[in-house]
Amino acid sequence: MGVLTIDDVAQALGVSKTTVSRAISGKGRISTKTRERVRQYIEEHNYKPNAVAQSLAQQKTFNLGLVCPIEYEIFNLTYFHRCMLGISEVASDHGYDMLISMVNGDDVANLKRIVENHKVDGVILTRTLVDDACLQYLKQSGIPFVVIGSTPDPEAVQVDNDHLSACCEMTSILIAKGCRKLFLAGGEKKNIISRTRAKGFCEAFRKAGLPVDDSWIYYDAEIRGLIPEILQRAVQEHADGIVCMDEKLAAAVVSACREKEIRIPGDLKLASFYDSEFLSNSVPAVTAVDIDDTKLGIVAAETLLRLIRGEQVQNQHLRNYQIILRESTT
Amino acid sequence: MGVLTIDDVAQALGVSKTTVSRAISGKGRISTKTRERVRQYIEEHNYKPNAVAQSLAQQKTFNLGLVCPIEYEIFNLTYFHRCMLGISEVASDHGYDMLISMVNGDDVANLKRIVENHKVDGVILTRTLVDDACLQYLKQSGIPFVVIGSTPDPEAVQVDNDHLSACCEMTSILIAKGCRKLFLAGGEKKNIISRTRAKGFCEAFRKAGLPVDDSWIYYDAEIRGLIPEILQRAVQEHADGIVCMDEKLAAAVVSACREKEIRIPGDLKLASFYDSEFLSNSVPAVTAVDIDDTKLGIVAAETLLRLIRGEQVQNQHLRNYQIILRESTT
DNA sequence: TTGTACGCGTTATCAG
DNA sequence: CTGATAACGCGTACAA
Repeated sequence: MGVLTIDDVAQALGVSKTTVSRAISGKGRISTKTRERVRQYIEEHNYKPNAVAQSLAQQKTFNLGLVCPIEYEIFNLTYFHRCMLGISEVASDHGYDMLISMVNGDDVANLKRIVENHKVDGVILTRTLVDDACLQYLKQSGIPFVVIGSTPDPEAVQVDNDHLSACCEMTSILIAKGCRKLFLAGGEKKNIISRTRAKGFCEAFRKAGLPVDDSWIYYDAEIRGLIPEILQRAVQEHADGIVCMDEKLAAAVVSACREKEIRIPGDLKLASFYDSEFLSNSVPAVTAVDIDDTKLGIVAAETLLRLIRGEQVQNQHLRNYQIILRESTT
Repeated sequence: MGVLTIDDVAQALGVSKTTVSRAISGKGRISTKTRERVRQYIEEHNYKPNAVAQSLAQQKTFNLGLVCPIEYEIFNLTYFHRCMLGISEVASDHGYDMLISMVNGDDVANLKRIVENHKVDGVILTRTLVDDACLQYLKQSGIPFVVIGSTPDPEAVQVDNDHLSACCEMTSILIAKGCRKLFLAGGEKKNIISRTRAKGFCEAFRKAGLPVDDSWIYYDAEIRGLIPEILQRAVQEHADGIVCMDEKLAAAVVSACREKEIRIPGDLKLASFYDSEFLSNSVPAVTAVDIDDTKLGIVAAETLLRLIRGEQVQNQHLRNYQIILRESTT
């Protein structure tokens, strides 16, 4: 390879590689003159330190691991992509790169590999499950890691948006508009976030001094194809509205209502998590919670880097969401 | 760190680290007995070679770079995710990992970093633009790389699905059903794939001995919000159908038609690229081209690995798509 | 302020 | 078949 090494630079300049190293890192005393000379040379000849060698010498990889569940579907992906964007920004700023580990359900083999092979200095998990295999593994591995999402596990450093409040707030808005009976079309039950939102849903009723029933909450609405069932019951029992945990569910509700000639918001109000063009362009436009996922990624990456440096960190509970009112809840 | 090194293993077993290295890699002559002894020890004590040290010694990173455009939107993401999945599979099988580089438009700084810092052995590009900055950079950098998509550049190794045929075929189906005037709602003009599809669109007419007009092709339909305009013209000029380059456009057509009370497929037929649940669950269900992106990723990764090994490779022109006929073209 | 020498954990070379 | 020893490219005590 015709690539320059620090030795080449040192020889060309007639100094030792220590000097070159110092000129680059800024560490240690060095005269301004030599520093400039070195800087100029490496600039002109486009010398770049070999990251691998740096890694070996410093016992750091300058890589952050990012776990990407392969079962992520269309909507989760925009969430993931935005997180990734935030993480990438912060990582770049600190000379770090992102290594992706795709995990399939409970099979953490892929994650295990990058950790055991010392290919990353820390890991970010973008979701949390009940009995999360990745989480379990990361804990016992001893590597620094941060989860985006919540988990009852006190050992895990968590960065989360306050989904409980978000769902509570959105539900409260419907209640304030006169709704008394609402159904919650939920995501997967094994996903902690689904349960958190369900708690928020219930809390809204409690705060308003109104009754709620567990039977109003439907988990796994998507994979189990529950929307038709929920709608049917909504009609029978004269429910006032439906809260969906993601856009796909909301889209299903909208199109099912169209078929059954249920008017939104006339007969049924509708609100959903996770704002997107789909909800805003939908007919009718759907009220939704908008969350700044990039911010989540940024905070998670910053926290992880701090953790890697051995600094003390705390769980971060953000509240960076806003509810966008649209026609569906008029 | 209490992590085992090859030296620890060697000492514990009373052999040299060379022997241990050989037992692991399988290279060089070694007695079956000692090999087993070593294998067993590292198994029991869970020794894993330090990937960074291996990298330094072998002048390889065992990382593949994957470029992810930050402007990827909801639908591109599922494409990207599936490519990633295929790449990941192949990479894992060869002891490789994926490093993600997020690039913003023409700013290749992020890509440049991972290449110049020697953090990857090769790069995969998941789309091609006209005057693609990433492509330009990769070419001049000298690093092995593969693009998924087409480019007129003969120096770039390309793995592509045959979008020309796909679009031609889909258009031909509409023509066979009696359509004579179709509009093409296209993606971004700077995207080579958009132009390729447009060519396929025209070819279908040519093959059928029918006239086509350039004015039937609308690029940048999404960012320029052209759907209403296209629909209006379709009504005025009694067009027979619309071909969309992605689901988002198709969704826009469907909902706009509903508002304007244009019946699909009665008044207007509709076909779209890039099958998904959105098109199959849509009312009416939309005819679409389904592409196996994972396969694309697999082939791209295999090709890149071959390139890295210094083997001769060829452009791969896959034909792994199928057209799924649905109600919208009945 | 600068340079020497060694360590980081492996693989590869070349003797034995 | 096995074992010293030298790379790989860089950081860093320690010495000058």
